[in-house]
Amino acid sequence: MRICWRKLCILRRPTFLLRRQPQCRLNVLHFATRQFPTGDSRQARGFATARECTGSRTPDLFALNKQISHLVRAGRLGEARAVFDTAGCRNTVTWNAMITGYVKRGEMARARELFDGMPERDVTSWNLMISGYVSCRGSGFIEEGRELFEQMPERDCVSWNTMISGYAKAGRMDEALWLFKCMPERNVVSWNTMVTGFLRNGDVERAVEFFKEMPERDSASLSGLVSGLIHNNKLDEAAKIFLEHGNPDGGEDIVSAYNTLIAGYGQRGRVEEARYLFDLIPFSNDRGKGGAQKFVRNLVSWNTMIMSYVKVGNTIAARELFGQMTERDTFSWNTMISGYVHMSNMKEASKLFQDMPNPDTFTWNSMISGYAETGNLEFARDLFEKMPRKNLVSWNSVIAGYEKNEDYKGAVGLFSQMLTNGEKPDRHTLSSILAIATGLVDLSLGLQIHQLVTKMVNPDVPIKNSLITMYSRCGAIVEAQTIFDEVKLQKNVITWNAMIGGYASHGFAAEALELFEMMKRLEVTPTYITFISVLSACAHVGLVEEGRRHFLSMVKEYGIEPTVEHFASLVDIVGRHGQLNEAFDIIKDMPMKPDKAVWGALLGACRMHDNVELARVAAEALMQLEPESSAPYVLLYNMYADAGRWDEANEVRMMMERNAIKKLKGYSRVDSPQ
DNA sequence: GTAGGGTTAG
Repeated sequence: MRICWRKLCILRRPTFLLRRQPQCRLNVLHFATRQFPTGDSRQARGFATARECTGSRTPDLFALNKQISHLVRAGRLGEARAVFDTAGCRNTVTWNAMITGYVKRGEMARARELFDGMPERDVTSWNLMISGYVSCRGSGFIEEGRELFEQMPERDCVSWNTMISGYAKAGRMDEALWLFKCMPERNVVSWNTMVTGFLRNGDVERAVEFFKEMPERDSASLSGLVSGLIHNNKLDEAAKIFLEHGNPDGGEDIVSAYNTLIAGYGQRGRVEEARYLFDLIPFSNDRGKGGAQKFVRNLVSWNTMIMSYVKVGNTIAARELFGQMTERDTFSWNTMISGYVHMSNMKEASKLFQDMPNPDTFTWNSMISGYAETGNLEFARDLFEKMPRKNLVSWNSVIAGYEKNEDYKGAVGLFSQMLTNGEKPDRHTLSSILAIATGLVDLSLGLQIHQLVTKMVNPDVPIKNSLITMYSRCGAIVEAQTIFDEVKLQKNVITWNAMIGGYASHGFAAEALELFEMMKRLEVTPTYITFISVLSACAHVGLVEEGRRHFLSMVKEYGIEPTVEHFASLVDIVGRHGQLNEAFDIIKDMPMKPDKAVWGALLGACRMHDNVELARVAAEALMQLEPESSAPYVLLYNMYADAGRWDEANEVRMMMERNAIKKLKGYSRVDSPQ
């Protein structure tokens, strides 16, 4: 009975397996010779081999080996070992199968133990061991691999190639090249290994040179070259060589090289080139239904092309392709949905979401983040509650949504729920919550997050930057300084900006300016944000000339266009110094409309230097910009009052009443003029 | 047992 069942399996297997993997044919033959000891001499020989191991009972060595390989592939090494240990009989394949398991796991000591205990080894046993040693991380075992390579009784092409690839992976291309030259016979894989080895180690010239010298190429040669070149940022060169060489072995494998290129162009926003390649993917020779030619483009080709359109925000073209697809997988749907989400087109996104057959966690998260980003937090939260399986991204998306929409309560609430649920926050979570602590000026929340950051394995620079900002916003400038010092050599512009800004906003102008100089000495290029802090520091301590100089150097040396904030600081600097007319001239010459900060700076300066006339101009401008604000009225009123100009003071008061300006607490002098 | 191969969420 058992044999009959097997027979059926054998008969059925080749039809779908042979097409993909030519070596399956060999497996099947092997199988057949072992299991059917009737018929021709070839089969009889197979049976004889099996008998040698077993004695009288017919063993099922093939089944045993198959079982071990299966368990090994499933990662169930313990079970595999149990089967191996209790097996009544083993052949070399059995041992090799078991060794494979340990090699794949990197447990080389165990593998070696088995290998040393083998009654007989074949080339595969040796190759397995070498491959294990050579692919171990850290390349510490490459010497062990080499030792076995030297010891083995006979080497085949695979032995040489494995050793070469080991050296290539360890970055030792000289040794790889030496072996390559020494080997008695080279095959395509040997050449491919060298080409990809050079590319892996950044030697593009030699890779291309080797590729051109190859006696024969297959699709793997081209795929390897293309992906390696793209990794070395040689996209156009990759495309050029690829298009020159066509399809070396004529198989469908070449599609993946097309896909790599399409992705390369797509990711760089070069959608026309991506589309050109997409349209170029050849027809296959076999015919589909009705003799029509069949596209070799596979699902990934379509998905990658749609992705390219999505990347540049062209949802129309993406949707057109999406509509043309005869078969879609979750990637297709998710890419299209994320396209709409990125364009904030939640209407279309939700339509697709409803039509999608089996939305996965990616899909749900896309929708959630889309709603969260567009401010529709109810929808986001609703989906979040409804989704079948949440992951960290789901939590983070909603929390980030709350944060962006300044619903701090919602964010903190969900965050604590997250902690109660035993979820482990990551840098995304923590940076959202840090932004909230900063926004709320909530030092105790910030301290909690700092604790969590400390527990992280490898907190990155952005999170440290957020900590600096949080602490300085909360007034804990010493703590900010501590983090700043901790970042050491990894400081980026944002780190510097955060600390300089912290100093500047707390009136530590000297420290801010000192840090600014240090930053320039270390050749960190300041940004417009740096200059906002620097200028405000200068304004604080009345460094007129220095302020002017920084403003000029910002424009001339760094080519930064001053924003309205920079102008406000400049007006502040010049005005505080008493150069009110110059301050007014600056305002008049500004390339953009002055805002309330600019006029406010002038008004403050006028108050400081008792220039009522100009104060009136500034105050009136402010009244226009902020019709509800009582501040300019109050200030102007006080100035007139202080100067004893009561007519004008009362006029301001009447103006205020006429415009129905509500008086703010703290400006009570308007109520009792005399 | 050796070479290459793409796409989605914060």
